[in-house]
Amino acid sequence: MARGGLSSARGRVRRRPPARRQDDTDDEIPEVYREMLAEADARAANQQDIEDRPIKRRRVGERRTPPATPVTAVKEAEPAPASRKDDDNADKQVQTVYDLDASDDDSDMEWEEVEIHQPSSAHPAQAGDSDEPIQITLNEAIDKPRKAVVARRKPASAAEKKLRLDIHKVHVLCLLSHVHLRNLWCNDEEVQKFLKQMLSKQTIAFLNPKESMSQFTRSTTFIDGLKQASEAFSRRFKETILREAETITSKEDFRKQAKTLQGSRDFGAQLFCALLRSVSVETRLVCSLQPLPFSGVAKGMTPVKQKPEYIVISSDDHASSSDDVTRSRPQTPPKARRLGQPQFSESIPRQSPPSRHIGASRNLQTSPYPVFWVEAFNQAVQKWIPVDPLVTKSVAKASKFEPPAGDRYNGMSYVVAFEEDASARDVTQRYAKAYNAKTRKNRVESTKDGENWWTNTMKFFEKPFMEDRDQLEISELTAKTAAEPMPKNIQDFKDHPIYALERHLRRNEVIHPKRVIGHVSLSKSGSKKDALEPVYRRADVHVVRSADGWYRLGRDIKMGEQPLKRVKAVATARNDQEDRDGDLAAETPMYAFHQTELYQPPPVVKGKVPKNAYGNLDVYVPSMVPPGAFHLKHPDAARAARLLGIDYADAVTGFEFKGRHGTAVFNGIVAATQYREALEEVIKCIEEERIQEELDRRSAEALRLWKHFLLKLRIAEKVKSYTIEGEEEENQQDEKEHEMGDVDVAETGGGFLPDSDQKIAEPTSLAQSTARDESLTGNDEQARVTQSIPDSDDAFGGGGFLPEPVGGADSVSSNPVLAAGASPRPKKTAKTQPRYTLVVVPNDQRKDETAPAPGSSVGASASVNQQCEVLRDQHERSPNRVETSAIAEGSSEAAPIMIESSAEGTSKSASVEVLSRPPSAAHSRAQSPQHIPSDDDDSNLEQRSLLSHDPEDEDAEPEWLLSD
DNA sequence: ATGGATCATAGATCTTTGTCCGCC
DNA sequence: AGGCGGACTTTGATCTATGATCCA
Repeated sequence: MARGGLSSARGRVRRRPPARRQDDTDDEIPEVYREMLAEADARAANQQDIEDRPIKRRRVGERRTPPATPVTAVKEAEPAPASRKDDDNADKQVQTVYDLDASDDDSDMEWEEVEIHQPSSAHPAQAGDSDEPIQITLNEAIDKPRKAVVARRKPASAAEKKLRLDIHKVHVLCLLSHVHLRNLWCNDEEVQKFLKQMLSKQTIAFLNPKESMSQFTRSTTFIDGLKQASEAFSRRFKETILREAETITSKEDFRKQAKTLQGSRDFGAQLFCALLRSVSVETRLVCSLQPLPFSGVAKGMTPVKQKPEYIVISSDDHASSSDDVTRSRPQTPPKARRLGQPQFSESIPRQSPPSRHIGASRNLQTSPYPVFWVEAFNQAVQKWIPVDPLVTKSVAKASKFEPPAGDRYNGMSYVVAFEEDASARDVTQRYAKAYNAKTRKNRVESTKDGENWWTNTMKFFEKPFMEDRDQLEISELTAKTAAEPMPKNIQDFKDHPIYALERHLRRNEVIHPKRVIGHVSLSKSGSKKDALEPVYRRADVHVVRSADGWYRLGRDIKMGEQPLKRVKAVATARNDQEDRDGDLAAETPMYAFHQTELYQPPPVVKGKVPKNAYGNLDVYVPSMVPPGAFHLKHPDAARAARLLGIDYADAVTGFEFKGRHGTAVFNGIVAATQYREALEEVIKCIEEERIQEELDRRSAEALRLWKHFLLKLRIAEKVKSYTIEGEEEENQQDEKEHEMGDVDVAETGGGFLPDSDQKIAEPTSLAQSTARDESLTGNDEQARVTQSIPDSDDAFGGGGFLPEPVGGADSVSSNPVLAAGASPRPKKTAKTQPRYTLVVVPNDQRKDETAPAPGSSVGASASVNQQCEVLRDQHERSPNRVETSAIAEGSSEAAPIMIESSAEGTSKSASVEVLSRPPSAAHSRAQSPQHIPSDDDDSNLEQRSLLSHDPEDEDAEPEWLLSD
């Protein structure tokens, strides 16, 4: 085994790729090809692994030469083993290993795993020459690599676990549905009529014993009848073991197949069910579902074998010769069809080579336990009797149905019995010998909320009315489970519903009182060491919490209660300090529920709410509200209380953990009960006020936009009149320039705005302003103005102003002045047309100040009601915003967009109404004296707006520079 | 050969009322 | 100069479940 490290390392390097691909031989492969191979492999699978490997190998080889220090020795050791393994093992084996691995990681691991052995063997060889000390170092080194290298299946991630569980559930549902269907087919009269022929009259008579007989006789007679029927059926039915899935997809198929009296065991059991039903025996079709497991790795997973007989979607396909099929497409296709096969790994296809070996012997691989059987109702004793005519050939022997844990092809986790009326019951407990200890752990009930899921699932198959015998059966099953013997090994105690061991207790669990109800021996025979571990009742296991923990649930430790348990305190910064100080806070006393009582908060005295050290009040649960107080969960509650001068406390309802700090979560206030109405009234007023403010703000905004629109229209008209006189050529040129020359247009827009402030209403003033612009900026400006007009028309003509602001303005500003002044600006900044908006802004401010209330135009009023509702919604949704912050946010984000779209939404017809208004507004503006400051504002605004536009509008920047 | 002991790892759980810096 | 607001940390220790290995 031990080889020269160098040679082995090389060999390994070269052989590695071959191991992956059968085609490659062991001969030396030039590095070029090696790399190519690596690339090819990388494409197919995990790149990283492959790339890493070559590097590793080379490195190893290089280091190989120098004598082994402990470290190098380790590294050397790694490669060597792999090579050795390749040499020693047949290619197939290597491949098999890879195939078995679910992922490339695994394969990588495997490879390294091989190395593990190598170091031990290789090093001794080297070390043997030198000294023992060297050997020692080797051993140390070996241990380390081993840990790092050992191939270990990584625990399933949370997502994979969930996926597995989901698959499991879906599979269970599918299987249930399948059995349900087959059960219905068993009621088919034609099939029953055909099958009935095989029973002698005597058997039929046995199966229907006369009432006159004694109960005992009736029972035994009935069972005899079952035996006869079972015998007769197994004589006539020919069980065929086929590997391909059964293709019975309809009742017709079922009938046809029934008349051949051959098929899979499953099908046979179904026919037997139909047979018994044909002679008026109440018969259940019973199936032990074989779903994919949701946890663990199926034991039988590695050597993939199929057991067609057990797949519920089943096995017989008489149409195609199963053998041929199997040969032609060995493993994969059947796998896909085998719903019962426990395969989670994606590497299933890879497993085909190994499974081939097994394939030969597979014919013999059938579980000696059935998946389908029947239960016949014994009227005499009111019990269901299991009958399996084909596999176990048993009658009334429930214990014969559960396969041992080692059975790779049959696992019993859900046994469901379907009755003639299509109802079904979970009868697993009748057949499982260790339901609590083992079976249950394979069922969804052992998962979170799994019991509900299963209950709800089976509810679908429940009978509408339970009969006495149903109750009887249920209690019988329950009793059987309750009588289940105590487990004999430790692991079966884990999560056992009846028994508990101290070692399995969680941190926050305690056994109290400590009543020992049995012992389990640790050593197998128990004779030698005689180590016995006490067993307790699960019912005596209590969940314990610290006093603080109970407080957060609104409970208090009763006076004089002693902790049932002490746990090591969690190390927090604070605790650390305490520890340093005095080593005392190392343990936290824990109490059980029964040691606690409902927390009684100190009452309100004279309207004063008690507060904690932080000046607020803990209200983790409703019961923590002090007597005489109430919890008002409104974001404005604190403000209302302050307005009223009422004593209150902020309510802390929980904590949220951001970063490393837990911060209190406030939700409303706690105040004395007598102030409830007053507070609510104030809050109502605050809300209404806020809504009204928002409405005012919106109508002001609408007016502003209309005014803006109107102004533009007039400008457009004016300019058009100019263009008529001018040459058309210029216009055309302008149009060409238009696409590129937006900057200039904006400039002009800015230019004539100040004028518009003063004399909006009058066309002449517009004309003057434009004229002035021309004079200021030059002749070109005129043409540019004309260009700008179409733009404005597009924007405003397309949509209406009102709709958008309604939906868009999320944040409501309570202060009208602030709202009017601050919010419009940002909106404009975000706008796509900064030029015009910039000009108009100052006007808006003035307008808001001067004529806000009367300003509500006819057109705007229509939408007011809608706005109200919207506003209320918004309030409720975002209650926590402070007024100022609300303004800022609203202005910067949502508002601008809304405005723009609104502009597009309104129809031009609406402008008619507005047209009457502008003059008054214009007057008011004209009167306003704030001319100069407004200019400053304008420039600021312009900057901002343009800046904000920069990313979108390339032209904006030059424009801004010019305007500045 | 089974099950217990042990180890490694990933996910879950418990944590449970901040501080600093810059700006106005 | 003081107060305010925003940015910044995104813990991290411990428990629990699971899987693999080793050993009796």
